[in-house]
Order: sequence, then structure tokens, then C-alpha cells
Amino acid sequence: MSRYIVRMPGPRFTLDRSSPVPLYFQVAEQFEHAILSGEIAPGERIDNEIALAKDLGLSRPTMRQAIQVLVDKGMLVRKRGVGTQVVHGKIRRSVELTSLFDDLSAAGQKPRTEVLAVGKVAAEEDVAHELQLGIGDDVWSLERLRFVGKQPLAVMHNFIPLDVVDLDAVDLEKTGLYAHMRTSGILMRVARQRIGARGAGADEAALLGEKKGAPLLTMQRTAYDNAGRAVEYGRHAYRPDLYAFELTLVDR
Amino acid sequence: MSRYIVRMPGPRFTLDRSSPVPLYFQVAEQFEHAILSGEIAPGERIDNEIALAKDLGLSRPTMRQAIQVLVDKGMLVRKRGVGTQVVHGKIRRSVELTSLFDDLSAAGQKPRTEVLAVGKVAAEEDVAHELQLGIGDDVWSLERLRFVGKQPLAVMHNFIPLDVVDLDAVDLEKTGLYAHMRTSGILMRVARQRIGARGAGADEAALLGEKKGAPLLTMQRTAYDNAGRAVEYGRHAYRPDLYAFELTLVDR
DNA sequence: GACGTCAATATGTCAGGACAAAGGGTTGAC
DNA sequence: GTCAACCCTTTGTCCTGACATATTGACGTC
Repeated sequence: MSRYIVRMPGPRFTLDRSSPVPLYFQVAEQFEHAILSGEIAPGERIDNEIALAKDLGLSRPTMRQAIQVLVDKGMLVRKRGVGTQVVHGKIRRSVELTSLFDDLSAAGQKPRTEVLAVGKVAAEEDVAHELQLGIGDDVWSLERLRFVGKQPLAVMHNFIPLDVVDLDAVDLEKTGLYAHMRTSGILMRVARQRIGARGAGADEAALLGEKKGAPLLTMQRTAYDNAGRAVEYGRHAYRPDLYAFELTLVDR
Repeated sequence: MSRYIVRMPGPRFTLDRSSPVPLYFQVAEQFEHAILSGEIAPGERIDNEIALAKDLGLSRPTMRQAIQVLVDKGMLVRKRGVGTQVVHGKIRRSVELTSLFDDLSAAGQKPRTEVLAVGKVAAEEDVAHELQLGIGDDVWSLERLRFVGKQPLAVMHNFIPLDVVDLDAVDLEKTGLYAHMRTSGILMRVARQRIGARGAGADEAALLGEKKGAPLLTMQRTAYDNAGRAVEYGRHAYRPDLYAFELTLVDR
């Protein structure tokens, strides 16, 4: 195993060329850590690509690729003729292709799920349209109520084509829908989301402990796999006092 | 001017090497067009990078860069050992660093803006915190009401540090805040958004033609420039029957 | 002293080549 | 007939090298 330790003006970087982790990614990771820890301050300029590449024993394209990762994350900004500088230390993780369950788990909370109904139903027009099926075709319908602590947080209604997964023998109160789909070999690559708001219906209000007509945050999501096949369509409603969507935008 | 016309299995691509537009971008644009027009169908596999590069008279890195642009947009998916295929023909433009004004203008609508109040106010705690200022420091405060057609769509309240722009001599009913900031040399590169919902207050309700307590879609945004300086903080409320946020997520 | 010009600097773009790794299909042994 | 081993295809990673272009600051001229 060849292992280089490089000393730089600011941080110390370690490269492991025997690792399966790509070199550009190793560099990006350590740069990110140095920025997040404040070792490199926002506004500060980092060394130019050529010098960095030379110091680390890398080629310039590889060094550029590493920097590009952080530029895409919105942590660095490049300016031709000037250099590359740190924009902002604490970038929140951008909205990703994860579920509320994942989000809460990552936040260290203990989400609880109550399955209200699972079964096959005939697809209504909008469901059929989103899932690229015919109207009236059978699809899985899954209604769940999500709690955080003891408080009801969201009602979630998902529709899934029958040939994507089998929901019969699954304990969806424990695994989470997305986790189950992933372990079933369904790889979701692209999703379209629509975030809006509306007043709570009577049934939703009862489930969420709100009054009828109370404002709810809504999200509709259609997820597609590698082949462009629609594999999931969900309509969710969140209590706005407990949940909001955060995202970081980067202009490129 | 050298101009090559290349014939391919599917589409015909044109490269202009004398153009200031980068080659990889020219290729990406034409690929995108071919996909959006349906010339290349979703699910279809495109030629491998090496063949494409050869056909177009480009190097493989340049060809890869072109494909990468569309992968980042979520239109193409790469699989090692397999190939690159079209995921989804109609990707909506992802949420970008633009304003509602830009969005509506692009959609061909005629947005109208009514400035409710402009002036300097002492920053409250949350405003000061978001803009990295001291509590009580003077900031620009701008309240506007946005119409689409004759219908009120959103109330927008923006706060801007005094040293970023001068709002006194500006006709904000015509230009739009973001457009004015751009022409003032303010380049916004990163923004953090938080999307939620709540009930309308009495004043908002009156402005938007809704009842008090009616559900509103809310968005808070803090925008930063190249140097990581906070240049704008906005609190907006939208009528949910007229507006929603759409975004496309790509898992990478 | 003001202004235009030029050089230094740094990123942007592009070429061409090499090997590694993953996925899928084929072939072969049992 | 089944399953493992092998090979082919294609993308992933990395290298060296070169020129273009935007920005800044220094220098020189007027």
C-alpha cells in the first residue's frame, strides 16, 4: 500500500492509491472536511489547481475533478483568472432522493409508522397517468401515518405498479418503503416532486390531530428507475409546524 | 469558419469549432434537443462514448463532458459495462436560483408587481441572523404584492443589507428585485431555501383575497454571493391554488 | 496624475492514451 | 440442465500536454 502524506499551507491531505475510493473523491472529502471544520475559512482562497495537483502528486484533471465535486455542492466557487475560494462553510444537505423515514433516521429521531391500509386498487386517472399505466389497472395502494415521538407528522399515500415490488409479505412499519424497494433491487434515479399546500380534509385532520381546513404542506413525488420506468407515485401531507423542506441551490 | 456536419444513426449533429460556445456544450445542447423532441426515445441507448467521439471528431474526455451535462440534468443515465440511456424525455427545469418574476416571465405570463412599502428598517433578530448583521442594524425592507393576470399570487417581503444595492431610485414594479441586483453587479451563487406552509394572517389574507387562516405556501430564502456574503433574505407567501414548487431530483 | 497596454496568473477547454472495474452474455464443465 | 468461469463491451479513473481566455496589477506613456 502506497501512502503519501502531503503538507500544505493549511490542511494536511492523505492519499491512498491502493484504496478503491477514487483519488478525486478522497481529495474532495478531505477538502470538504477542512472547510466544514473551519480549517479553511469562508472567503479564503485555496491554492491554484496546478500547485495543488503538484503537491498531491496528482494530475491537473484529477485535481479539477475533486474541486468540481465541491463546486457542485456549492462550497467552492471558481473564477477564471482569479482562483478558487470557499463560499460558505455550512451547507445543508440538499434535497435528495430519500424519504422522510431516511431523513428522520439520519436526524437521530425515532420515527414510527402506522400502516393504515395496504392492498390492490384500480388506478384512478392521475395515478395511471403518473405511473404510465392504463386507467383501472391494478396497483398497490399504501396508506401510512408517520409519527415523530408521539406526534402525528404526516399522512402518506403511495401507489406502486404491481410488477415493481410485492408489498404483501413486508413489514412496512419497520423497514420503510424506500428501503424495501432498494433491497428489492429497485434503483430510483430520478424523481419529480411538486410541493404545495392546501387545507386539511376531515379524515386527514382527524389523523393528524388538526382541525378541518388547517393548512397542510403537501408533496407529490413520482420516482423513476434507470430505464425511465415510473416505479412509485406518492401523495403526502405534512403538518407544517413539524416539517418543512430545506434545499440549497447552486447557480452554475 | 470550419463547420462539420456529422451523420449519426439517429440525429445529425453540427459542430462549430470557431464558435465561442464550448464544443462539449454544443453537443450537450443538441443531444438535449434530440431527446426533448423525441428523436431519441426514453429508454433508448445511445452510442458508446468512444464511437460518438470518433463520429464527431472529438476526444473522449470532451464527449464525456457533454454527456455529463445531461446526466447532471437527469436526462441520461450511465451504467458501466452497459452504456448510456435516456431516462426521461420531459424533465422539468429544476428549481433554480431565479425569482418568481423570472419564472412567470419565462412561462409567457405577464406578472404585475405592486410595491407596498420600501424603506430602511432596523433588523429584527432573525433578519440580522440570516444576513450576518447586528440586531438593530438598518437594512432595506421591501414588501411587494405579485399578481398574475388580475389575481393576487404572492406577498413578498425582502430584506437586503444597505451596502449591497440602493433601492431608492429603482422602479421595482418593472424590473424585479433579482434582475436589479444582477445589473448592480451582485452575483448570487448559492441560496438556502425553506419551504413550508401556514395559515394566513389577517393582513395577508386581505392582500391575497383569501380568508384569515387559509392555507398559504411559504418560502424563505437567503442568498449568498461569491464571497459567501449574505445579500438577500426573503419571506414569501403564495396562494397554494396558484403556485407550487416543482423540482427534479437526480440521484448520483 | 490619469489612462491605456502588457504581462503574469489562474481557470476553461480540448486532445490522446492507458488501465481498471462492472455488467452481461457465452461457453464450458459437471 | 445448472452453474461457474471466462470474455467482451462500456463506462470509470487517471495521466501528460497544450492552447484559450478572463482577471488583475504593474508598467509606461501622454
